[in-house]
Amino acid sequence: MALEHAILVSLMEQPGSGYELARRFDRSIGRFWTATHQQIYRVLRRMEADGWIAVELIAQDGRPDKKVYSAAEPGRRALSAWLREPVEPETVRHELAVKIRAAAFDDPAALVSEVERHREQHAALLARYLAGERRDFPDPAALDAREQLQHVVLRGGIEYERMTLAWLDDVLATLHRLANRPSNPGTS
Amino acid sequence: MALEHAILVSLMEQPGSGYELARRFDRSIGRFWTATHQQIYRVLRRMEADGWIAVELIAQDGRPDKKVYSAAEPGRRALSAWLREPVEPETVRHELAVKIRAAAFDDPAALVSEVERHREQHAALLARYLAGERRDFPDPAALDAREQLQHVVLRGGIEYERMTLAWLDDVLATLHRLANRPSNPGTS
DNA sequence: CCCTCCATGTAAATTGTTACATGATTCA
DNA sequence: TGAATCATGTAACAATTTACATGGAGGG
Repeated sequence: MALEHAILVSLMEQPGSGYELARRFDRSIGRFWTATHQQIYRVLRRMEADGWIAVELIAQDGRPDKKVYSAAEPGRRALSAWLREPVEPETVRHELAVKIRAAAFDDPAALVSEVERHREQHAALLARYLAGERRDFPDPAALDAREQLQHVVLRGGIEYERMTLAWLDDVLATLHRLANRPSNPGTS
Repeated sequence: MALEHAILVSLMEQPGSGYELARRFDRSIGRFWTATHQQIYRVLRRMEADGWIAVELIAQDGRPDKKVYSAAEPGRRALSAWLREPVEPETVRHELAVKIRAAAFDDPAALVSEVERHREQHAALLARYLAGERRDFPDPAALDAREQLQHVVLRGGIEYERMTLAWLDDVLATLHRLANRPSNPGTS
């Protein structure tokens, strides 16, 4: 499990409430680890019980109270130990690929609009990443260690999106080829 | 949920037992959808109850009986309907990226061997994909619809591995740069 | 007045993982 | 004899998702 560790990293970069963490997981961290607020609240309580994080209750005017969490020493040690453990291989879940293979038993043309939709989403994400890179890392030579590591993770996201866009174009070309000369029963 | 659909696709490509499906999920399908045999047995029973698939009990000499499943008409219709539904975005889980960001609060050099291990695994996987491509798709001009779709999914896997290898080299270069001139407290 | 944001949670259902269990066959 | 493969499962647990619930603030 790594949700604990993802939360710890986020809290070490910047303390915050469960709600704020949930929003970070929608943005930057969500690029490589997703979590809903329900998961986050539950894990935060466990982490607090284990002494990994400390809480500070902050009363706000007009707003509900806020529990601001920050990484405690046992949490830092746990993170350090986890860093030295080997990671198990990522379990992949690529639904679109399943659909592409399923299209062989149906009309491949029915997938075109879906693939185009994905293509647009990935293009938009790439644009966001590139904008974020220009904003946060304008001068790559002047970055400290933390920023350099954040930057290399972002570059991974950028290259992933570029690769995916190129592949989706390949998929679209294949689907169009199949639609033009169907060697399948069904159409026409 | 798409495990049902991944199983359906596999059964339409070729009927088989739960055990055989589990092995396919270890190999080809596992590239974009993983599942253990326990999950597969559970889902197969549900799919059979729903009439999506048909079973044929096959007695074998020396071996336990085999339940060979094949896609039934309601299953085909369900697959066809699913194909036309939009897919929800993939939930990403990239533990190594979490570790890279965590390394900012620890010794970045401690990650080098782990990243190198990942690099080797991805290099080996790429080699397997390329070998599979040469074996299964030696003449791309002579493929039927099903093979063309399988091939484009495989190309996606190949490009993903190439991209990942290049990125891991980038990560290693970054880690080495940080180890040589550490702007972090801790080392020396 | 309705919607979104802030902020936290409970409950239920589904999915996924890990461990255990059985029993025959084949290969070294 | 011991390990791996074939073949199917149960049980317990952990993780994730989805739905529901509350309640004030601020904007249109």
